[in-house]
Amino acid sequence: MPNAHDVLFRTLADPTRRAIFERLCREGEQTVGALTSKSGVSQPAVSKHLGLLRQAGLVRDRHEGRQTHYSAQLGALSPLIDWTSQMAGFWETRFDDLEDLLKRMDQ
Amino acid sequence: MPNAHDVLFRTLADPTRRAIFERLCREGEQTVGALTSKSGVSQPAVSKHLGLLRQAGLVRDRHEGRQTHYSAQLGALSPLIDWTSQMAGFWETRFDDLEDLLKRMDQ
DNA sequence: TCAATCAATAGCCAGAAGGTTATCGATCAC
DNA sequence: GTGATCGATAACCTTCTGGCTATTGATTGA
Repeated sequence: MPNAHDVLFRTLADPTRRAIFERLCREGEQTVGALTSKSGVSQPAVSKHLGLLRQAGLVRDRHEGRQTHYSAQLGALSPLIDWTSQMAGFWETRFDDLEDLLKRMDQ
Repeated sequence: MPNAHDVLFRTLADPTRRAIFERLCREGEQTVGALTSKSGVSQPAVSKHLGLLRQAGLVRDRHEGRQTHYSAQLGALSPLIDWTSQMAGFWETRFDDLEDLLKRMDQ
């Protein structure tokens, strides 16, 4: 049972997949065809990546006739932001502890 | 030729490896033995993970006699923080563009 | 000196992951 | 209705990855 961080890191770890997500962030909603033409891999590969991005909550799909439009869901990045600031928080806490220790030793 | 984001995401994608890094962030410097005892995998596996974390710049090693102490290098997370805020930035820019468009349409 | 301990490396294996081509269902254009 | 297009799925293959055991090198302690 992978947690939210697992899914996010794993999903964004692949360069091709992350490039697709970045493009959606930069340029907004796009069809599978448009994404495929700039991706360097085949259409099925792109579809598979989009499926994983959707499972991770990183993109939304919208069907319109026979084409599917995908767009980035930026809110899905929150756990990642939380994680990094948490790590930074631990760091600072330990640093503060060290400062305290040094201060006490100084007395 | 993978870029900095690639390396960071890929390195942090594995749960076991990320758990080791988190532990180093939370609790500070630790020996390989200490990390192994709480990791659920074998010592060679831990050493391999530490090697990858070191390659990614996420940890530092310090040799002391026959034991090796590892500690987190939090600065290595910067590219990741930059990336997320960049994505958020694109999002807001596009949102502003949409607002502008709506405003112009309104006139 | 010799046995024990710590961590890294070597070599191997199973499973996951990303890619491909082929195909299918659905929609659109004629 | 028929052929073309769009995107998802199926089936398959290859490579990468993370795990293991065994071993080695270095250091320590008896």
